[in-house]
Amino acid sequence: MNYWLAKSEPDVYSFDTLIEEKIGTWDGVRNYQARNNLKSMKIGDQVLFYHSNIGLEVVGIAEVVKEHFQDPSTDDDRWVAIQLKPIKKLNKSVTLKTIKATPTLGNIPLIKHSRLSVMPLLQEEFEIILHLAEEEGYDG
DNA sequence: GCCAACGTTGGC
DNA sequence: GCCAACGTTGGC
Repeated sequence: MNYWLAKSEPDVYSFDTLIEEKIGTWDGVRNYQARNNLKSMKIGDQVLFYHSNIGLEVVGIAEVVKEHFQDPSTDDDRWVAIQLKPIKKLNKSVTLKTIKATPTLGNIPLIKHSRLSVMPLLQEEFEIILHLAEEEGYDG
């Protein structure tokens, strides 16, 4: 099982939208590094859902339900999409500020590579972020 | 709204 | 193949 963090601008596609749709298609990635990360995702991998631009916080947990396939938003076969389902909405979202202030999270790409939209997380980083949030919230 | 970071493009 | 110009992302 692998762990990831994926960014979305909430006024384009928010975690609440994913909850409404039950299954969401994660497409539109136009960056090779992010694309390679999408290709590495396996069914059952856990994905933290981060809101960029507005909110600047991790708001929920999603799970990969479909591995990479041709991105439906383009005919260009360089790009792929995956599908996610919501697992849990965090009761207390974890802000970028908090992440930056947590020394054990200092190496996650969110901080140094702020433009990367899909990035891998170590299991302990994933768990630390969940620990910073509280339990409860959306329950599949 | 601005600007820094950084990826991509295109001329040479 | 290099590098300047340009476009986009995303934090502030």
